[in-house]
Amino acid sequence: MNHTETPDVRAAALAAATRLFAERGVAGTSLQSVADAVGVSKPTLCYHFGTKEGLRSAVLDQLLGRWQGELPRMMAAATRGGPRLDALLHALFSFFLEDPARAVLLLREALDRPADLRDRLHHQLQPWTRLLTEAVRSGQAQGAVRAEVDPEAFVQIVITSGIGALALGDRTNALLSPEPSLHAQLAELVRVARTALLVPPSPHAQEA
Amino acid sequence: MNHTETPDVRAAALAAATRLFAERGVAGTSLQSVADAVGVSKPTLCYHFGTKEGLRSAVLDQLLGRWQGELPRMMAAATRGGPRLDALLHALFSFFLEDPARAVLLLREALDRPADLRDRLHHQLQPWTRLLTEAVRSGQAQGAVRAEVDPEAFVQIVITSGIGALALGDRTNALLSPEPSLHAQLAELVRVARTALLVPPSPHAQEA
DNA sequence: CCTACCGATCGGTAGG
DNA sequence: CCTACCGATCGGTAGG
Repeated sequence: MNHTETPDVRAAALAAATRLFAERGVAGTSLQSVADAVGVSKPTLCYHFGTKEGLRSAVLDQLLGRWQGELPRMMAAATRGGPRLDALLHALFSFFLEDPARAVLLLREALDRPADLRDRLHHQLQPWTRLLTEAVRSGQAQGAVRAEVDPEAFVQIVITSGIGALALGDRTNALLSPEPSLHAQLAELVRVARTALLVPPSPHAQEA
Repeated sequence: MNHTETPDVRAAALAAATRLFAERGVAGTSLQSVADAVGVSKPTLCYHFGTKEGLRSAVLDQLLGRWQGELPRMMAAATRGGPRLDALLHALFSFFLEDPARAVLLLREALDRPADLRDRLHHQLQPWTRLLTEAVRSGQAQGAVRAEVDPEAFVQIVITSGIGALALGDRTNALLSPEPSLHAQLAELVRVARTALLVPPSPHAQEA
C-alpha cells in the first residue's frame, strides 16, 4: 500500500517526533510510537536517523535552525534598547506561539541535557543575545535605560520567563484561581520588562 | 548483611527518587536504579510504594507538603503588598535553594502531568497565592502598587520565572556569554518585580 | 524485606 | 523501505 513511495518520511518523522517529544519527553517516547505516528516501521526510522539520539538531535537542529532563521526579523525589531522592546518580545513570542511544542521542547532539553543545549544555544544564538545586552548597555549610556539594570541577568530572565510561560501557560500553571490566560501573562511580561528596563518618560505622569 | 534491619527505607527511597527523578525525569529513571541507590531490591520499592506511579506521587506529596509547611513563614513575609516583596521572594527562593531538585522536579511535573500538578497546587497552595493577589489589589487601592498591574498574571509570572531560574539557573541557561550567575538572576528578578509592581517612591529621585 | 521470575517492550541490527 | 529477530531491560508479581 504505502511502501516504496514516501515523498518525505524524514520531514514527517521530525514533525511527529517534535510533537511526541514535547508531549511525553524523549525518554517517555518510544521509537515505535513515532514510527506508528508516521506510518512507517521502526527500522525505517533508524535508517533515517541512525539512533534515537540521532532523531532527538535532528529534532533539536530543526527547531534551533528555524529560530535562527527568524533572528534577522527579531534583530530588526530590537535595533535599539528603547521603545522597540515590545516589538522584539512580540516577535520572540510569535515564533513559539506558532508551534506550542517548541517552547516545551526547549524546556525539556534544558532539563534533560543542559550541557548539550547550552552549546547549541551558544553557537546559534549568542550573536543575537549579545546584541540584546549591548542594546541594554547603550541604552544605559544614553540614559534611556535604568542604570541599575543588570544587562545579562535581565535578558536571561525575560527570555526564560517568556519561554516558561509559553511552555507552561496553556498546559497547566494554575497556581491561581482566576487563572491568567497565556495572553494575559505575555502582556504582563511585556509590561514588567518595559517598566523595569526603561527610565520612566516623564517624572510626573503616572496616571494616564 | 543489610536486610531485615532498615530503619527508614521509605525515607531513603524518597530522597533517592527525588534526586533521580529531577536529574533524569520519571520516564528516564528505572525502579531498579532507585533500588540500587537505596541499597534494596526492586520488589522492596514496590512493597513500599505499590507502583512506580505510587513512588512518583509520594515524591511529589513530600515536596508539596514541605512547601506547604513553609507557607506560614512566607505568608508572614508577604503581609502587605508593599515593601516586603523582597522578603517574600527571598523566602520563596530559599525553599528551592535548599534542595536544587525541588524546582526541577516541579518543572518536570508541570511538563509531564499538567493536570495532576494543577490539581495538587490548587489544593495545597491556592490560599497562599490568593493572598498574594489580594495583597497586590489592596496595594493598588492604597496607591502603593501601580494601577496597571494585572495581579494574577504578575504573581504567576514572578513565581514561574523564579522557579524557572532556580531549575535551570545553575544547570545550563547560558544563552549569554558572560553567563549571569543564579544569584545575579534572582537579584535581578527581585529588582524587576519590585520596579514593575510598586509606584516609584518619589517622582524625581532617579539617580541615587 | 528477599529470590525468582513473568510478559511486554525497549533500542537497535541482519539481511534483503 | 520492509520482515524478522536480537539481547537487555522495563514495571510488576508470586511466594515466602
